[in-house]
Amino acid sequence: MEVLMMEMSRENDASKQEESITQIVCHEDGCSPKASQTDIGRKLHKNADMNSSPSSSSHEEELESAMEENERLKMMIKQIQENYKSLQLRFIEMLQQGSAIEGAEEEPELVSLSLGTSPTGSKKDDQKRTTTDINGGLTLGINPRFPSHENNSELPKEEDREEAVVAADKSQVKRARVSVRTRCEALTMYDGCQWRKYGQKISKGNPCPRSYYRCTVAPGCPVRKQVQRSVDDMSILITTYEGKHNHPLPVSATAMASTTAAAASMLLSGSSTSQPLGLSSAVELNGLSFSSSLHDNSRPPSFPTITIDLTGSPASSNYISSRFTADFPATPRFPPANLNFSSPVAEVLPSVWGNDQFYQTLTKAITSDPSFRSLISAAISTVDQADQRAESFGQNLMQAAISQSLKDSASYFKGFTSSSSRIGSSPQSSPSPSPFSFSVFNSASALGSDNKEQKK
DNA sequence: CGATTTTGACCCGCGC
DNA sequence: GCGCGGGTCAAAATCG
Repeated sequence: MEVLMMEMSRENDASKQEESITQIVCHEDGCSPKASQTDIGRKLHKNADMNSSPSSSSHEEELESAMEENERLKMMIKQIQENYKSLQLRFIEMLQQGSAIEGAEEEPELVSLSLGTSPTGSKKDDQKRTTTDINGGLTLGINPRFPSHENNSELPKEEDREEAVVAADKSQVKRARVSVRTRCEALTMYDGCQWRKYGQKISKGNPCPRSYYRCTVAPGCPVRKQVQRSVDDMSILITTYEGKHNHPLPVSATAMASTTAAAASMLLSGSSTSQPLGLSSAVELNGLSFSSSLHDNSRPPSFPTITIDLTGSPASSNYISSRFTADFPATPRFPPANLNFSSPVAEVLPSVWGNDQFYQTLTKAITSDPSFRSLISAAISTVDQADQRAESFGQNLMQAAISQSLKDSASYFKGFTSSSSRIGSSPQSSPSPSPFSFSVFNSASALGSDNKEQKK
């Protein structure tokens, strides 16, 4: 994986122009490189047809330059295609190698993003939650298979029930959570979804109450989140997600969902190996200092939890520390691990940091910086030495990265005609030029559920 | 008046 | 078995 990513970075550096072209078209066509390339081809062909019409001598020069341009673009496309094919081949090759190693070392496990509810659920739960838990396990992230019918609360399709049976049959049903720490003055941080509060509790050791929310985008959605302020720093909001959306998500929510899915995937992948993530490395990226280290939690949570820490370091207001941590129950199956990122530019980050901006930064970092990719891939490769599902984390992450890059580029080009969609419209937005000055692709949705949650 | 929040009660798992 | 703590339920209160 690392080699692959490094290779990708080299090729990315070598053809930045090509990237920008493909990204724009790719965004329109649904992220398929093949589709985008054929689209370019169609456009080029169309241009050629237009240019072939009778023209004056002055037009002939234009025609000639246009033809040259077309040739250049064709060459670019060809190169992109070759790069894409070679990368694809290498990726498949590495996947096969990885699975071969796994087969020798470990028994095959359920390859799924399912995070699993406890098979020993109570009878009451069984009765009450036929619509929410029947999926056979709470899972994190987007599930495109579910249509957005109004009868979402009905029983899931046969395939999903089969999946549930498979998951239940596996005794190693796991339950994982993705926790996001962020500095936020609001009651909850914005994540693009609609939430309804269903409970509040004072937890031990923290005077701040913990609030319980469930997703209300679709009836029967099993996704829940817990929101609680940190006992160490009241300005830090800890949001813990659990479950998988059974409905299409708003555009603004996909970043969070895909990231939590990826994080959960990595978490579960790591949970199947007895080898801890013994990472200790650091890289510099666009003013961000990314580092990884072993996580040392004195009190591990009862469920495997991965933490994305976006808070600034209390030691220095100039530093923001963004880190991935994975907390596991005190069992050998859940080795502790984390990735730790920090940056000396916290002052430019708004308190809305923790919404799409983080994911854009993360994914941008992955797509643009080889050293950061190396760090991520090192983490991934450490995990996937024993479990191929770690590959899905890498794929998810890269997919999210690519997807976000496309959105970024689309927003960037839209910005030439309109600047109203920038996050700068928010009173909490970051000041202008900074490495984190990203566009928001759906500003309207940014006024969604959180405002509702803050209204009282 | 419907949607949402609040809050006490209840359930359940876990440790002793 | 008992107590504790986390999580959920559901009726009442509140909001728009």
